[in-house]
Amino acid sequence: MPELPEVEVVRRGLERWTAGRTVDEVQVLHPRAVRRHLAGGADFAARLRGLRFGTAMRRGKYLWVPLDEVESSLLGHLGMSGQLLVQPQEAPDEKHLRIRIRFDDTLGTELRFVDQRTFGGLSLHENTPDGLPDVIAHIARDPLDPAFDDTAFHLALRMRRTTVKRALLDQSLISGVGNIYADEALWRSRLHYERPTAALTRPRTAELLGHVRDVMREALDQGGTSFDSLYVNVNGESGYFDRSLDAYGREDEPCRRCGTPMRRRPWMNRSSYFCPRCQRPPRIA
DNA sequence: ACCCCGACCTGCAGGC
DNA sequence: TGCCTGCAGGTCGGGG
Repeated sequence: MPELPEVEVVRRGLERWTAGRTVDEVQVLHPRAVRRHLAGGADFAARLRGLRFGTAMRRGKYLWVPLDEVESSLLGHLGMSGQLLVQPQEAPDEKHLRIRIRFDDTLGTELRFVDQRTFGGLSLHENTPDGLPDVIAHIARDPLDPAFDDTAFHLALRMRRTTVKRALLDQSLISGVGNIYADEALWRSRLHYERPTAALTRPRTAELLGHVRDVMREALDQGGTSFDSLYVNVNGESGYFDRSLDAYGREDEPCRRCGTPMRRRPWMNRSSYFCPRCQRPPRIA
């Protein structure tokens, strides 16, 4: 799915429904779902058994559950189509169920990783000294993290020889932003996606960051963005921020500021949506 | 050291 | 009906 708001919705669900529970049986039903666990599915299952879940954490689009009494965590990424669901044990298996985690209590629910396209997955990793799974040490803090450094971000943009949307999607510069919220924040900022980052003034960066934060917080308040049943919380419910989108998916619909038909352009094997009047391209595009 | 592109998957919609 | 193409909210590795 999912960008930061959708992943945060899932994190809150994990915190509520799985914190403090101890793993009993683990079933790995598709090897690709544990491909980041280099020792393989059997090792993944054997190591996880008997460990107790702590409080789920998130950085950008990555989620992890610290495991009690070992300096390691269960790391998850939803990829494009992953779901973490807390389901009654007796609920029928989903078509794309990849991993099942049962607990040793009597609550009657289990954790399921369901993923149509298998771009996501779960894995176990040692923590760095600051409690982060070691394999995501390169992921930047996200803009809702109180420790995100706005000044360092601006200076990094000035140094880069790239364009503003590429930079927003670069998870080592700023994490949690994906194709939807990049287009939304750029529309709010009246910035064309191909504007070079090196020309951004400090106030423009500040404005852009403000819009990134606003759109993510608004989406979170509405349970995230769901166009279909692929993007759901741990109870299988969709968010409804899709009704509030101003740019993404609005090709040929009127710009909500000036009425000009919105455009879609193929961009890096995906799409960029923008208003051709409010968001003028740079001279050298 | 950057920066960019293709590869990795499955399923759906639309055109012919 | 079926085949083909294009498209989908992400990340990473390797080439330039």
